[in-house]
Order: sequence, then C-alpha cells, then structure tokens
Amino acid sequence: MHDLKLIRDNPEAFDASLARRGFPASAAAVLDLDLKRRDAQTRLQVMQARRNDASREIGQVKGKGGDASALMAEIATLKSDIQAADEADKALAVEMDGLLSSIPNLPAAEVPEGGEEANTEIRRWGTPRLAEGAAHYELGEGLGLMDFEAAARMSGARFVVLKGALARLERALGQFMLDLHTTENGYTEVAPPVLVRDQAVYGTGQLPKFAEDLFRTTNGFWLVPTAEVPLTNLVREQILDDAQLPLRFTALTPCFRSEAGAAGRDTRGMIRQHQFAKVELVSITTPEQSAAEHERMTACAEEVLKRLDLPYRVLLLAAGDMGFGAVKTYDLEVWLPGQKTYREISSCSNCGDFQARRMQARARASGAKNARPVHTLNGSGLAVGRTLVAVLENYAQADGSIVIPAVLQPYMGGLQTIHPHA
RNA sequence: GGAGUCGUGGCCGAGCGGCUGAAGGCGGCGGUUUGCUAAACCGUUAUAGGGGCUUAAACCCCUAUCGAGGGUUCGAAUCCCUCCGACUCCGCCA
Repeated sequence: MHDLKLIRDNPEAFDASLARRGFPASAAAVLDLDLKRRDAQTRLQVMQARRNDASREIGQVKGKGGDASALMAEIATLKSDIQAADEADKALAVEMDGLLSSIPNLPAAEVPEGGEEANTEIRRWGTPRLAEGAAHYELGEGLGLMDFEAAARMSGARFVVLKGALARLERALGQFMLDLHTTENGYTEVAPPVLVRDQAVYGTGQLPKFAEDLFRTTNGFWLVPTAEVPLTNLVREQILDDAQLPLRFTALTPCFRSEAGAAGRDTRGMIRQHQFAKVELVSITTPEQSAAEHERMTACAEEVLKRLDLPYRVLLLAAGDMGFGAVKTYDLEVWLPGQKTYREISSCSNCGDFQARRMQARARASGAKNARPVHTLNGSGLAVGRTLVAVLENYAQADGSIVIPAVLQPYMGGLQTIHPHA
C-alpha cells in the first residue's frame, strides 16, 4: 500500500519508479480520484458540521423546555443529502483503496531496470559439478523412496510421497535449518497457523491481486503460500518500540500454492509442487535498519547452502522480476547437476513499509510522538523440498546412492549414505 | 455444540442518548524541588482525513474514530442487528 502523500508530492517520481518495473503510470489516476474524493469529503463535512451544531442546539432548547421543531425540520431535509454524500464518499474511498492496493511497491534505486533478463549476478559460491548428473526424480525413484504415482492416485499432479530415508532426509533438512537460524542467527522459532483470514493475506500483498495462486477452504480460510504470511502478520495492528527492533522470526511450515498459470512448467519431479515444506525468515525492523537487515538475512540463507556444501549464486533481481511488495530482492540459486543449471532455492526481499501500511504495523522511537510504519523483510531459509532436490543431485554417486552431507548426519541417526533398496 | 459475560486512548480503567475525544490512574514528555538517586509537586500527552495560516514548523477550524460493519434517533461510547475476538460454565473430542 502506498502513501498517498508521497504520490501527491511527487507524482512524476512515482510513475518513473513504476516504469522501472514495467508497470504503467498510475499517479494521474490516483490524483484524479484523490481530488474527487476530497471534494466529496468536503461537501459531506460541511453538512455534518451543520447537523452537529443543530443537534446540540436542539438539546439545549429542549433542556429548557422550548420548542425545537424548526431546527428538527431543517435537519430532516439535510438527512438524505448527508446519507447520499456519505455513500459517495465511501464509494470513492473503496475505489481509492482498490487502486492503491493494486499498485506494486517501488523498487530501490540500485535495483536494475527491466525484466528477468536484467537480473544481475552478484556473487557465486562453490564449484558446480559440470558432469551430466541424474535428475532427482530418477535418483529418488531409483532409491524406491520417492513415489509420484502413489501421490497422483490420491492427490493428482504436483504432489509427491517420500518414504524411508528420503522422508527422514526432508525432516533432517528442516530441523537443521531451523536449528541454524535459532541458535546461531538470532531468529525466534514460531509455530504459526497455516490457515489464515483474508486480512492476513491482504497484509502481505497476495490479496487482492493474486487470489488465484492460493488455495481456499470452503469456509473462507486461505492456506498460506509461505510462512511469510503468518510470521509477518505477527505484528499486524501493533505499535512497537523502536528499541524492540529488529524482531526476527523463523518457522518451518508446509506451503500451499495452486500453481495456476504454471501449467507445463517443471511438471516432472519435486521442483514445483502444490504443497512443500519451507523454512521462512522474517524480520521486522525500523526504516533505518532494513537495508542492512536485508544483507544479513540473505547471508543467513546463504549459510545454509554453505554448510550443506551446495554451489550457488546470488542474483539481484531486476525491477520487473520482483514480487509485488518488494523494494529489493536477492534470489539464491542452487546448482542442479540434473538440469545443469542454477535454480531458485531462496528469495530474500526487503518490502520497506509496503506491507506494514497494509497491516497497520507501526513502531515508535522512544519519546517520539508519532509511530511510523515498520519495515518488513522475508526470505526463504530455505525451501526444503528444493533443498532435498539439490542434495540428491549434488551428492549422488555413480551407483545411484546418495551421500548424506556431514551436517545432516546427526539428524539422520548417523546414516552416511542412502543406498538403493534401503 | 448448548448457556452466559464481555470488547473504551501506549497500557489499566470510569462512563445517565445531548459541550464526553471521552473522568481517574500508570507510562511518556516538559518543568519546579534536589549534593546525586529516589520521592513529591505543577503542567502536558490519541489517531486519521480535510481546510486555514506559514518558506516550513508551531498554531487555529472542521469531520471521522470508544472491536468491525449496518440500523434506530434531531443527536449514539451509551439502544437494536450481524460479524470478529476474549473469557466462564456444561457437553463432546484429540
């Protein structure tokens, strides 16, 4: 959600920023509506002021036992006008809300202009295994521990059943990530709801524009597409002290995505599923802290890949490739020998005050009069399903067995290798 | 699921349908007192929007807001309805 004042003060800059995302100019429409709204508001307020005065007089006159019928008659004529003006004003407010809430956040100055092709590689880590490797689904099925057909029989496409050591490997990855972030990176573990109301999903920006990407229960709950939703909404409608910030939350949750519009993409394997596990990182900061926190959060996510010894690169996303609420986004892409390419495994975004405005999450500097919207950041630390894919493909041996990364072995009861038929 | 109670400002907590945007307290801020700390005392302290004045701020005026949304009324924090949330008791269940 945008600050209307900002658009009023500098409509050209606002449109120029949107243009960098490839988003059409919107300031004129906003300002036009704003003008209409203010006009309607003024007309309404003049009538309300008169009504309030007259009502007060009526009270006084009646209190002295006088006759107030003349005043009452006057207001009676005002009444329908007030109602009409009130409705007009509300309609305009709703219209403005709809308009503002459908405009994406403005990219930071250092974000490259353009679409996906303008994404910029920032750094690389590790040495990719360039030899042709087996795909994770071949490896998993070869192990007899990854079953897409069984999943399809009960749930259809884009689901998977993991069994035995692979099921445990997924659990191990989640535990390892969570432990790293809570014991070394300063995040507080949270076990949040994964079914949430409209307002929560609106707060983080998936609603109203992206409803089709989400699953919804018959009684109106949304299944969270990421723990970003519940973790960020932890501070909704709260007024915090700057001194409490930054707050850092992490959670391991299932994530649910309809993948409408992804038909035909990544149809094989575990890369794109309707349901997957993810460890999410969320930070709530002051406006001054968010840029540095963004770097810190990205480093926390990278640390997971380093400890797993998985080669990756970091991309600074171009304005047009960023998510709706992001000011700036780093994507972490892990090397997948099966595809001989880097694939996204984490996305770390600074959302500035965009989500905070929608959630009414504010913080006050000590002694300060006014509370300001906080800044919110979120990042995957990491997508567990895709990390499993990366481990399989990067740790596969010639005979189809999978070596367990050293840091995971304690979580696997000391198991060092997963053999076929295990 | 059945029966009931409740939802007020940063927090706690009053509030007869008519100068109540809201008593009081805590906290915060400013000041007095003080060797320092503590305490005491005085003053001040909601948010959003619109408008006036101004280079700007301060300031002034208006409107809205007492969980949310409707309704009744000349007038609603106060009455009615719906929803959301909290709590209590009973029943049921992991």
